[in-house]
Amino acid sequence: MLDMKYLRKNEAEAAQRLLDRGVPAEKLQELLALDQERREAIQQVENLKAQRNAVSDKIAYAKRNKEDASEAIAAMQQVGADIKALDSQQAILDDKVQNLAAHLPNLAAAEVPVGPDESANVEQRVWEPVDYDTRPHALGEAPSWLKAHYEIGEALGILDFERGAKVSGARFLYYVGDGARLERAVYNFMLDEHRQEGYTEMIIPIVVNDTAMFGTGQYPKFQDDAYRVAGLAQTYIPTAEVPLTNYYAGETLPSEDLPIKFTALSPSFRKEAGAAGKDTRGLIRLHQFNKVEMVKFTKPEHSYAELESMTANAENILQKLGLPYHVIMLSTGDMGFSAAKTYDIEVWMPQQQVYREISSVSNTEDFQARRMHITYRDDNDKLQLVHTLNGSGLAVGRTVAAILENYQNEDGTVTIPAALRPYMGGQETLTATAHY
RNA sequence: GGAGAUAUGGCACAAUCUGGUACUGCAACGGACUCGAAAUCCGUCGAGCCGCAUUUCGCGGUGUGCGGGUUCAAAUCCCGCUAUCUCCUCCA
Repeated sequence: MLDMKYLRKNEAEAAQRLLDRGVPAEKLQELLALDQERREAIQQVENLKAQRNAVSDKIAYAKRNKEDASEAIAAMQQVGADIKALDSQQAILDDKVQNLAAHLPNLAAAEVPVGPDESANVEQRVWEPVDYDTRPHALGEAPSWLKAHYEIGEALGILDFERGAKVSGARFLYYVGDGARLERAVYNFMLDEHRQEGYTEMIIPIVVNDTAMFGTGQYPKFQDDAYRVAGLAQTYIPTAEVPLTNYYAGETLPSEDLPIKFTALSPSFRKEAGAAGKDTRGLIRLHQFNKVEMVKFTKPEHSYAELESMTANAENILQKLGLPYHVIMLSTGDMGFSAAKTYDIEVWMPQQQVYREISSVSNTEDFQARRMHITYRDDNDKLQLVHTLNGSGLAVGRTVAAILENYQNEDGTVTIPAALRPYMGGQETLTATAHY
């Protein structure tokens, strides 16, 4: 949610910044006109309420003294009716203002490149393992025997998409045997790394209520992509960001505790509405996938430094796994609804010769905190909104996909990255296992 | 799943039957006393949210778990909901 006072006082600037996020200027004009109307209505009804309160006090005083107050009571009957009518009118205006405001995306930070879509994103840096060119699939040089991760997974018998589709539907799968073990090794490794970096590990509810989905910005605008629980005001989470960030909804955090850092593994559920036909094979785009998430609550003056360090925490995973990647800053047109600034980390997928998103790290500034009312007391003891950040650290399935492609060998086996071997009982290689 | 009870400031509680300025204590804050502190005494104290005003003190509205209703007036009466506790049932 944007700050209404900022929008009122800086209409022209706000209109331009919203335009950068793809919101036409009329939306803001409409909002501010309704806001004006609402404030006038409030003044009108509050005057009547002040009058009613004063007269009610007099009535109470008269009653205590056993005096007759029927004249004042009769006079107040009309006032009471007027208040009721004006209150309901104002409730309608409140809803309209709230509804318009709730659909406006966050404003982008000053350094974010302005552009309509991903074409305006700006690459920040590229990383690859020092030994990468000793592997047979360095950037830009894919040998013909190189397979896609799903081909490797099926050949080794560790990813079963067919039975996933049979039992659940398209975009669901089973991990089998070493596949399941590899997935488990990957997320245990990630959680251990983040725990060492000071994140508190959490196990979270995977079903959340509508208030929580509103708080992080998924609702009301993006309900189509969510798995709602039939008949209930609850949703299977699209990301652990929702329960992690809402953990402190409505609370005032002790200033000395900031920043607070959480991490959690969870499944994420997405309908992928509008992605029909895209990435239909493999681990890239599923209705259910595991993700290790990071969330931070910070003071405003530290949030951008914390964004950099959270991005570094995500990059650390890829570096320790020896997976090449680059970091891009998303443009105003490519950022998510709640974000003020976002870095995407994209991992190199050698078979397709493309970078694929494996992490997205965002500072939402006070956008979510305002929706959720998460505050702290500053040095002057004044309540201030915290800043919230979230980032994937990382998408687990896509990490497995990247490992399979980047560590595959010509004989069809896959070398397990050294960092994961302790999590797999010292196992060094994935080889074909029996099918059932 | 069934039955009963509970929900009031930062905390603990009163007022609810019988509608009329939400009690008291602790904590907190300011002051007195003191070399200083403790104790004691005096004073302030409904967090948050909304609107108006703003150099400053401010004024008004809302606010007794949440949402409605009745009433001149609701913590109090009525309806619905949520959470918590106890018992029964079930269960990993």
